[in-house]
Amino acid sequence: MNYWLMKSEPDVFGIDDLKSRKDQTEPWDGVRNYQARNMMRDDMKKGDQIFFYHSNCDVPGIVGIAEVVREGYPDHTSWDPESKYYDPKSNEENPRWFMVDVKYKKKFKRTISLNELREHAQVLSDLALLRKGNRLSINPVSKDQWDYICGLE
DNA sequence: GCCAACGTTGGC
DNA sequence: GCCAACGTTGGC
Repeated sequence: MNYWLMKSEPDVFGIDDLKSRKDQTEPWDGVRNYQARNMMRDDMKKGDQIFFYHSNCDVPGIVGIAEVVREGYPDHTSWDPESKYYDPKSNEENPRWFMVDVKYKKKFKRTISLNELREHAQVLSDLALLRKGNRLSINPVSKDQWDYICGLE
C-alpha cells in the first residue's frame, strides 16, 4: 500500500466538503500538472491512504485522512467547454488529464500545521511537502513518514 | 496583496 | 534546444 498527500484549498473544497458528499466520495478533478497526473494515472491504487492537506488558508496543514477508492481514469472536465478546467487539447478519444476518486476516512482532532511539521524536520527531512518551492498538489509519503505524522495527532 | 519558486508557452 | 515572458501556486 502507498501513501500520499493531496492539497486542496478549503475555500474551494475542504475536508468537510468531502465528508458531506454522497458516499463521502469525490472525483479529484481539475489537476493540470503532468507530474501529479502521472501519479494519479499510474501510481495511486485502490486502498492507498491520503493525507488531506489544506493550502492557501489561515493555518495550512494536514487535517485528516482519505482513501483512494477508484484508480486513475480520464478527467472529463478537461473536454467540457463549460468547465473551468477545460483544456482544448484534451478530448474523449485522447484524454490528457486523469483523476482518482477519494473517500473520506477521518478528520484529525486538530490540524497538524505546516509549521508543526517543520519542527520535525529532522525526522521528516525527505517529506516532499517541506522542500523549498514545492508546489506539487500531490506528494508521495513514505510509510515511516505516514506513521510518524499520524502519531503527532 | 506580495513575491519566490516553478511550470508552460512560443518565438527563434 | 534555448530562453524570455507569462501564469500559477501557496506561504506569509
